[in-house]
Amino acid sequence: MTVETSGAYTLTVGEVAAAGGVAASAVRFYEQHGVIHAERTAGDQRRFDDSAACRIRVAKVAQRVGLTVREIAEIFDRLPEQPRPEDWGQVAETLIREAEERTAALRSYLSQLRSGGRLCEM
Amino acid sequence: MTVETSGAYTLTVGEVAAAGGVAASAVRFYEQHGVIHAERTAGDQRRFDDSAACRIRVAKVAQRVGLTVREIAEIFDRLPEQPRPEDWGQVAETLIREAEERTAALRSYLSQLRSGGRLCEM
DNA sequence: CTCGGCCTTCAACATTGGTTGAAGTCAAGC
DNA sequence: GCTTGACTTCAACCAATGTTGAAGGCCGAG
Repeated sequence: MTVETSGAYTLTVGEVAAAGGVAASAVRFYEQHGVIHAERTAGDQRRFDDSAACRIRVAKVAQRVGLTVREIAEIFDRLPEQPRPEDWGQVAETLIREAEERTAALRSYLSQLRSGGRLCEM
Repeated sequence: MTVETSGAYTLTVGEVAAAGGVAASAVRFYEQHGVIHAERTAGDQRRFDDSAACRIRVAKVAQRVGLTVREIAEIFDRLPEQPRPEDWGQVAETLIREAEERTAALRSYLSQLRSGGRLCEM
């Protein structure tokens, strides 16, 4: 019987945009692409829950390590309806693992070139 | 008085494309954007040196960790005219450092969220 | 010297990740 | 209940990263 702040779809596009540090157009874009989810009011306006701004901030950082919006949305999609902290922990681990694998590929390729005697033409 | 294989601009677009594992159009694109450099024949055809295919392969892997073509070109541009192995080592370190910084930013942001008690809405 | 294959440029198209503007609708305060 | 600011959709546009196709030019083998 508490005031249910979590899971409540109360935030407008503008509020999420401000909280997420992006433009309102970007919030709509992320919703269209499944990074965040919204319910609609009777008047067809989007309402987001608290996770939206956070998801957007995570997405922005994840994009910097080369993940696409589609990939990020897919990772978020693995969350259950009522995610528990450990579900989010899984998401975090997946993102970091992906970033590390890509860095490892880069490192591996570069060191392979160097051990070949020269990096590129030398 | 040796046969000068390094630094010789002898390879065509098609040869570099095959060696780099990309399409010819991509080779021209990378040249336009400064990732690789070409001389021109009297008939205005591009001729590349041995480094071209290698630069392209490195660029492809670097793109996977979120670096843009522009950023990659800028890193390659720091190479002197006649790069020595250690100059390429610098490039490799720069690329890896950049990838690691981005991964660290991701990791830092995620752990900060988690230590805040919850990741996103929880 | 000619032929065929690879090269040239240029413009159009595709995809990703958005932004901007027009035209109209919703909702909250007065 | 009206006004005003924030919301809606839609289409156009942007930049990055290429691909594709047309129209034509270069070059090396015979």
